Amino acid sequence: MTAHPELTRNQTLVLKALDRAEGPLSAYGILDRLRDDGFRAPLQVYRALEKLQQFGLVHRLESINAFVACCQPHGHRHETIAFAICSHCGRVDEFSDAAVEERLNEWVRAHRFKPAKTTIEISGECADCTARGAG
Amino acid sequence: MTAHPELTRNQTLVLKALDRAEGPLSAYGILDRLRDDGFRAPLQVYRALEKLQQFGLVHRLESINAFVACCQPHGHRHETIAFAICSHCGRVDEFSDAAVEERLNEWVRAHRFKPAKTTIEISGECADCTARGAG
DNA sequence: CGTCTGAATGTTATGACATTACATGTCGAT
DNA sequence: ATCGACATGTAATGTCATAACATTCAGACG
Repeated sequence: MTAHPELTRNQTLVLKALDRAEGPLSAYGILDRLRDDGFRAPLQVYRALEKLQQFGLVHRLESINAFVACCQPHGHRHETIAFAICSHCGRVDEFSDAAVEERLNEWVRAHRFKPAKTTIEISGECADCTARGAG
Repeated sequence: MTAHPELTRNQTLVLKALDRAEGPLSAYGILDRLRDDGFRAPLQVYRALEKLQQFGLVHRLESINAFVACCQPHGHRHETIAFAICSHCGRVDEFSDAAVEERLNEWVRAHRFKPAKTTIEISGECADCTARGAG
């Protein structure tokens, strides 16, 4: 389940770009960082991102149209994952909470809703930025 | 708290368009429906939407870049609201769960994160669409 | 009354994010 | 060898959102 096929060249490059960034990147941000590796078009990035998301190696942050490398590639399986996104420094914390997941599952069961993807994102200001008095 | 100033003409038109739609609309979808009312540019829509969101009359669905009229304008205050979005018929169900909110608040407190906005969206297929065997 | 001011509006242009469509390449299985 | 599945390259286009600037409207105040 946690196993996935060898990554292709493009997928590897995109994942490395996200790993190095330590923060979310937009698809076009990734593209810019991979110009020297021969990337020319957005689709090269989007296609790699699609696969990486399927493998669980990358997450998409819906609220900011950006992507991050998964911080615990094998720590959680296909659980519901929540993100805390600092709008000041861009830092993203990833966590999961069984109780939250269970409550959402209850609603879904009660309403016979067939979930495909669950998004939980908290945007705000992280402790560090608050401490140093961010604008 | 639930009171808000009189809506302007543009705000009223945008809200009515969303009410009539019974489903999420993109900003450009709203624009198209308001051509006959004199709307010409996206900004007219976005400006109205911004205010309506502040008043709590409209929600933005981050995962599909669309907007819906709030189904219970005064039922919940500024609670965390969750959405179940059917990707087949577009239906959106809005709900809130105190336990979910409490668990997220606990994480936030523990990490001294100052939340600004919380997004919870479950995309998938609603009961009706599943029943009639949607593609 | 005149005018000052803040909010809303109108308009053009541009920026940012994502996909369609089609051609080409790569590699293993038969 | 050639077939099929998948990955890739490229151009064009579609979709979502905001910047910058001019104008209009309604109320406060002398």
